[in-house]
Amino acid sequence: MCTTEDKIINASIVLFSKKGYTAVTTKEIAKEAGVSQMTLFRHFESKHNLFERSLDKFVFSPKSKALFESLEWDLEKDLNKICSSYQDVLYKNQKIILMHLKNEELNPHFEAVLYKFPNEFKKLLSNYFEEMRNRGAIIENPETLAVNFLTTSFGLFFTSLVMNKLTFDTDIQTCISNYIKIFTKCISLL
Amino acid sequence: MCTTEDKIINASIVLFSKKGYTAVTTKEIAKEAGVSQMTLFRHFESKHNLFERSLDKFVFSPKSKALFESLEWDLEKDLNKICSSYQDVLYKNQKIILMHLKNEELNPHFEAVLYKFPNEFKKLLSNYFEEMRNRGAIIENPETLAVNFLTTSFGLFFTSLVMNKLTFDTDIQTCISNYIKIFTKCISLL
DNA sequence: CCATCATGTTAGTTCTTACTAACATCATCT
DNA sequence: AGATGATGTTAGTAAGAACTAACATGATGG
Repeated sequence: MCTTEDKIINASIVLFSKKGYTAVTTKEIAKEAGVSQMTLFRHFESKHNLFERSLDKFVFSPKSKALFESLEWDLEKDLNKICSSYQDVLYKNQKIILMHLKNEELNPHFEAVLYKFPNEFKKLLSNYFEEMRNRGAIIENPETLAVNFLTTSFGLFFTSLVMNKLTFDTDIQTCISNYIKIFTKCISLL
Repeated sequence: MCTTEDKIINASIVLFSKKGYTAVTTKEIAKEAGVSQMTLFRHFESKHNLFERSLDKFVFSPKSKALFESLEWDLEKDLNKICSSYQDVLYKNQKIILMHLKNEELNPHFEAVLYKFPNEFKKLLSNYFEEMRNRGAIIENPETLAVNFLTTSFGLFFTSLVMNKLTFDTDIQTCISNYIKIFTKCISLL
């Protein structure tokens, strides 16, 4: 299957994101990974080092350039693509995001990574809306639209993540497509 | 000013929400409160007890009934009112929300409180949209609209809370009014 | 002025946790 | 078969945290 280091890193991601750095013990991580505590220290020297290595391994970055090039200048289709991609990035980094939220001392390197996504997507979307405005498809301010769109996407993602489906019975996929349908109609009509 | 117990509870709210339960020490809380550690224990017996009492004291509940009765059946005005009220509840409970996010073992009593707001507002808004649909002001599904509206509100709130204004230069108030303007035009046109 | 009460101080107990050292085991490669 | 290397085991250290006990201080109120 996978190496000892991988097993340990995987276990630590699971636990750190569930409980936060301080609340997790190395003993616990070792047990979750199915190795002895000693093995953990032999591979990673310290708990903090393990934490850093976990981060490095698990930050997932999107290929926004490829995404942008695949757009077809059809509002609903494109927004669906962009939103899916954004949700995907958020989803793939959810453990990292949770870890971030649960830790007091924030790793600067890590913060930068975390803020990269929203900003990248904002630039991408602003450009897209700008172009769409030039084509006469919409008339609203591109940046306003972009921020609105991304914040809602983030809200949807985060609601489902934090509330763990306890709030609102509508599932997230339905929410997203509803949202995009309305948003599209809306901005092309304005 | 305020009693010793208040000072301690205030300090603990600040610290628990910043770092999470495990990562905060009673020594730290005492220092932040400007009292001795002994005084803390004399008043609250244990760290966990202090935590529970902090929760009890700081959960702020909205008066949604009064809110609903104050509505004027003017879409933009009403949505602004509802959104402000929602943001206000979220804002006033932000420390609690952060505390919740940072703690592994979730207090069930507390969880219930946390999920109450979104659900309460969802019911309120659904009813509102339902009535607006009956009046012919909108045609979309009330529940869909409600979920959309609340998720975006939550997204806005949470973005500004977590990202701490590092993402997106647009400030949250502008975002909100932009959003409501667009949303209003949108659903009354559809 | 004296009793009371809240607080501070200091020292200490117990427990947990990060982390280490030394030795044991066991599979793999030569 | 024997050497090597990765892992387990056990015991232990050092630091920090929750929490306690005993005594000191200092303000308040009758």
